[in-house]
Amino acid sequence: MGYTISQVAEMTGITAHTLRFYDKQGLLPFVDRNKAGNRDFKESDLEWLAVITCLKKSGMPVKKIRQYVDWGMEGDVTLNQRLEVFETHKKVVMEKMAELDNYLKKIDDKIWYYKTAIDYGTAAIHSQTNCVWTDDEWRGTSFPSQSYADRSASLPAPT
Amino acid sequence: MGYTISQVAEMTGITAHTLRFYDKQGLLPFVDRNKAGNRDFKESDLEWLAVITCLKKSGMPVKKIRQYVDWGMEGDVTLNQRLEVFETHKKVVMEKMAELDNYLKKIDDKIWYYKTAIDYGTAAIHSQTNCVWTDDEWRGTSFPSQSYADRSASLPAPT
DNA sequence: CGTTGACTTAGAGCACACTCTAAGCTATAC
DNA sequence: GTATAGCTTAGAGTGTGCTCTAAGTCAACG
Repeated sequence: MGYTISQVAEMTGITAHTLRFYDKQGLLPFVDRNKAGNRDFKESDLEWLAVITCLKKSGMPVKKIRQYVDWGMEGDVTLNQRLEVFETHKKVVMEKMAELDNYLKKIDDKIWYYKTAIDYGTAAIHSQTNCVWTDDEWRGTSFPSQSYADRSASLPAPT
Repeated sequence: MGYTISQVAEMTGITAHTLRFYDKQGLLPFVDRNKAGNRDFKESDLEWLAVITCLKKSGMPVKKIRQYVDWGMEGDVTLNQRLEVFETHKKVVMEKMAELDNYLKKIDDKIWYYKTAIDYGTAAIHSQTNCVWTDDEWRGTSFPSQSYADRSASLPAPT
């Protein structure tokens, strides 16, 4: 006797609806059933679910996770494929973090922009600001341009 | 004469379809039309679009961006609201990055797991591994548990 | 003056990830 | 033996963000 679907829902914060959806998508082929046909989650199933949750929450689509789980069901012959899944996904996550970090800088620039505008009472103080994005910036791959904050010195004193 | 929609698409990597979709959603109320009724993007419109792209790519939903744009159209009276948009969004992005960083550690653990399993020829070497997630881990808010890598020493030597 | 190409619109369709409903089964409690 | 609670299923519906189609307008070129 392991856990029922609602106990797992309670433990994980994943709704029973979503757990059944994941099962239907082939993400939980390892979960057994009891005599009544109800799902019976073992401890080892929870470990699988933890890995699935990690991949899911870090942005891997359901279909790719399914591929990984399928490989897991095949046993040791797929160890290399599964390693590659994580090595590839690591790169994806790191790139996503780098991109977010770049946007964070832009957000800080805008915070500076609005704080100074509020000081002066109008955004017109920034009217000559000529903030043109590079090709890389539009595509989120790199943000080499001067920040708003660097231009702070060029503003006149508030009245 | 500014830029046509396809010139902007070319410059930004955002398709003309998507630009029209954004316009329909109220994200581009500042874009004027020429005599023929075609959109005519000015430099200042591109700056708006850069800000919208930053918010979009860092995870803000279209509806929230629309609220921000609406406030922008109202002028200086909404400077404080717009500052708050960016300050709130900054927190959201930082939390997302912290969560990704935690999942990255889990991914590294799994890379270690598969690398050692490949060394030994079987994942059975990790069979006694008892990796139970805490409540926080399931919810992605904190990852305080011991990593797989810490347990490296407890493995027997490969045969 | 007709063809071409780039634009316009409304609205349909799609992909993804849930989220929920309806109908039904089963084990236990009274 | 029947009420209740908790599970089961298939499948419909929702929200988000595009993505595309169809039908049409318009300006310039030859």
